[in-house]
Amino acid sequence: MPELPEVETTLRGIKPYLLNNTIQDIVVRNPSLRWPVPVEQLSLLKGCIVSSLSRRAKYVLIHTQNGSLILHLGMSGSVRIVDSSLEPGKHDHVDIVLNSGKSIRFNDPRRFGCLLFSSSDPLKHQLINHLGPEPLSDEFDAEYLYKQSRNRSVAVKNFIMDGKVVVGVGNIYASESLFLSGIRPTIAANKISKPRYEKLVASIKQVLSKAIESGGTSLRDFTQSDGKPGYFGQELRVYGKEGDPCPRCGAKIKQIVIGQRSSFYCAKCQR
DNA sequence: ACGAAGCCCTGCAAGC
DNA sequence: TGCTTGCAGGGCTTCG
Repeated sequence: MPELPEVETTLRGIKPYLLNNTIQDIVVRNPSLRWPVPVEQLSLLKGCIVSSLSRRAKYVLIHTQNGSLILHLGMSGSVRIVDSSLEPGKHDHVDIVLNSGKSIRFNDPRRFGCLLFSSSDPLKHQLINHLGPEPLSDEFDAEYLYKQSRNRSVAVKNFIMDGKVVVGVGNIYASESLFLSGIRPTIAANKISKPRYEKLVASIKQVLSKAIESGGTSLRDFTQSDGKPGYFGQELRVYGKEGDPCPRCGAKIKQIVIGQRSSFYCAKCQR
């Protein structure tokens, strides 16, 4: 379940191995991901040097002169750095083989992830071009969020998880951010005042940046076989804590379903 | 235009 | 112990 911090950490982890290195081959063992892997197009990248890497929302973008790779980890995807000779395991669907003898190995049991190709600017790709601002950018502020919310009657939790509003706020961090800002997840987005959106924006930024920090430490070594996402080890206050005492007031954390996703909150602290 | 629901997929946990 | 069932979730797609 990689959320934005895990994706950012993944990007940082693979960067040293990819940047300025040559792609020798891209081996696709199973093209049936969220969308079919375009094997033919990917072969255009053979022999290309990776000129830069970036991230947009939860997409990792790998740029070369001949085009870019667009990688999404879905909810069960992960990558590792391996010796290219290492025998692939179950669900190791794609290898980006490098001249260095190393490979970036993509594993995704549930195959909700994707690997796509873009011959021009990947930010113009149709999966990406309509997305809202990055949560950690200056563009994402209370003024913006308040304005966006005025004609939206959806629950605020769904609202902040809407990629057209803001990207990278997944189910876990949505619950956490709302807890930090004292806002009940079920409240309609258009019923929330601007001062409360100030708090919410600050909480989202805080939760995500802290997670990136801790992800950076727990995921430092991408050559380890158990490069598990880091958020398990970090301090979640309400997510998955149904029945536990609220860390602020001690009341029992509640679990409800909003928009077919489980949500956690404190009925006393969050109004 | 918006909002709600459906769908893809596998691993794991719970129930029998 | 071994089956079946249900649940989890990102985000696009479809339906109302």
